[in-house]
Amino acid sequence: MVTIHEVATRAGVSPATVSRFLRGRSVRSSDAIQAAVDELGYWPSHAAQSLKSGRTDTIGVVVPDITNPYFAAVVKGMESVTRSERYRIFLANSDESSELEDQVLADMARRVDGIILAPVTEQNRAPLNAREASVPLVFIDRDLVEGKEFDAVLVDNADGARQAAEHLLGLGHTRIAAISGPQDTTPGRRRREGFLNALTAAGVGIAPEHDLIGDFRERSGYQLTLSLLSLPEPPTAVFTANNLMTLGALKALHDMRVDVPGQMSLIGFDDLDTGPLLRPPLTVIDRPMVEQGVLAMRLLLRRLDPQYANDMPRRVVLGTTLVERASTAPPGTSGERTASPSRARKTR
Amino acid sequence: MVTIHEVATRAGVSPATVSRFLRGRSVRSSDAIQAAVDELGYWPSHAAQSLKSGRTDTIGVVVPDITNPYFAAVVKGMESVTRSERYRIFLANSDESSELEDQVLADMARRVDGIILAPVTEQNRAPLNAREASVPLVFIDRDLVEGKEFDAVLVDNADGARQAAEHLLGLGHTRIAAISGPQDTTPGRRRREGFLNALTAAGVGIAPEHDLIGDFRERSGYQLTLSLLSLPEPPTAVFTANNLMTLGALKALHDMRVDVPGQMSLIGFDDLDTGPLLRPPLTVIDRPMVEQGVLAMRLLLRRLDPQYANDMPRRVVLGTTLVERASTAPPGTSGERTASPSRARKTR
DNA sequence: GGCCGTACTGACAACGATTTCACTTTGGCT
DNA sequence: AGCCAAAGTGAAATCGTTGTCAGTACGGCC
Repeated sequence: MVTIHEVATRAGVSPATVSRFLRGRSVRSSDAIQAAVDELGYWPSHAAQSLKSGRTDTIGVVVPDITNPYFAAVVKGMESVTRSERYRIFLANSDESSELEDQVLADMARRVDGIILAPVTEQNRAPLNAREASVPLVFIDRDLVEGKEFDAVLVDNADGARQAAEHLLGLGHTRIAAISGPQDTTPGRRRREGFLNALTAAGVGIAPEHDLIGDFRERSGYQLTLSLLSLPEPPTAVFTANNLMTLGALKALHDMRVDVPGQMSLIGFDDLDTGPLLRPPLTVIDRPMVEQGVLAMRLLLRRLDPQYANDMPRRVVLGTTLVERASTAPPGTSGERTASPSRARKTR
Repeated sequence: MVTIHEVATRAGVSPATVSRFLRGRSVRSSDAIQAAVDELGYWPSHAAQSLKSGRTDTIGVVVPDITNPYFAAVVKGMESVTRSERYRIFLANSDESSELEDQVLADMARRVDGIILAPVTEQNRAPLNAREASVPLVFIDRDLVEGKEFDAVLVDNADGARQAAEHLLGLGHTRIAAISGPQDTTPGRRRREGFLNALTAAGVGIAPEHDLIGDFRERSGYQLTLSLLSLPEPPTAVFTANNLMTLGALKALHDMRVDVPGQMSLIGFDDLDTGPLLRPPLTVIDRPMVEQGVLAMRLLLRRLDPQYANDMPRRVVLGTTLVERASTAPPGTSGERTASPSRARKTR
């Protein structure tokens, strides 16, 4: 490995001068130094730099599952911000596991300047630990019960779920099921609350056997949908609380040859790239994914700026959009399976 | 920040002893040290450790686009390997841009022990540069023209494309189009070659206006499909060389109300999670994605082991699978738009 | 030509951990 | 009790860089 000392020797100056040149200060023998750097192929040691300076120019991002198109889009948003800055992104998966999240966070806290975290559950107090406390932390999508002292970019989950409920109610459904997410996560709980509250407010309510809790994975969407279909009186519409469970539900409905939306309407939370291309095109509650990433990164970079480091924590809450496609219809509609693309439209 | 020195003082020993204890060596006052570590919440500085040891316990992974489900799955495979090892993964996007890839690689080479790279193009000689040469490098999916001296995990692109061509030929198509990827990438070129060669071998060939080159993004799949449809004599079948372009093609066919597979058969390279759920379910050439990640990571970890560090480079080539669903049919078939799920099957 | 303020320079001391080396303690044995 | 090998210890050097400090060269001015 070529060190700053070798560059200095070759350029006939001291290491201090080389360092100054590299940091952009004006220096007498800049040509000689540049030549030495090029010839030797010198690159400063990241470890030494960050040991000395205390900075890593790196932002840690921890998401439960990068395979999920939602998180992939969020990360894209973050990258679009860091591209023009000097920061790099260090991405890690917690794989929907609290233990792994703990490990990853502890490790990251030692090697990044700030962390953006989409926590697996709100129960996890690890981020509050002393060691992490010294690293600025921004929550995204979910936050902690006691997390009021952190920056956060959230989505109005309850209102999105309300939109979904009112859409189904507006179509005339009264036997409605919900497949919610884990109740110890913000989105899991708030989406269920918002959905159930809207049903209650309309005087429709929900049967206990239609009020199911999944784990945000495709598999549970699949299995819980099967269980709904096996009921003596299945619902005429179902709300699935995230994109993967929506996909699972759709698979189950296909496998059981259930006509959507003829026999069963389906509305999901979170859009998918392939949403419009599915059989049938899915009606979903959409939210600004890329923008969420952008905002979270901006929030974090701002906090890393000493000038704003001690500002009050900010909580940004984004709104949702109902995207009406063809997977929802009034109950008992005959089996029209594919809608023409022109029927798809966004409403605000 | 709490240092090893403070821990040592509190435990009444020297920093050297604390260090030894932490590295698992037997030590007289282990209880006192453990207590001091816990009470102070001590975590070793990553920068200092890696400066001294020269190791970072981190693997860099650079992919063109993490949003692409293919790369997301590959990364999952890699993580499944590192989970049980002491290594962490540092993931970065090159965003299909060679310049960004250069930057990212140069930066990574300074802070990881090894790199797994899915290069944007084969023309890019940056990975061969001296500075990167000191960091073990494994190629995945694509490699360099001069890259024979590196480990690599590849897919038999030509053979996969041949399978696609023969499937369409077997159905009786003769006016067949191909939307290929960039010709300066391995998969872009090899898939086109494999496809065209199979057509030629069958005496069918391809019209110049049916032999199109895209850029592996959804948008180009969309636009090139539109251009095919505007021809005086459009093809009866089209092969799209990756998953995103397949999606784009399908969108274009939907928008133009073209019946698939009635008026046009569609076969893509790479499966999608939602493949079976699309209208119609897509016939595709599938390849082992997670396994590719697993193999690449194993190859790299092996090379990081001093015992094998100087072994000959290995090139692993994986086979592909035709997954027959409902987007392909004999030419001129009437408009059966949705196949029953039971028709989908895998062939080997 | 001499003076002065500015611009630049090099030696040296950090940053926090690990490792070597020489030394001390321990415990098992006669 | 005394000896010896084995086990454990601390001081100090080191990894590669940056920042401080005291100093030297430069350019502009009278």
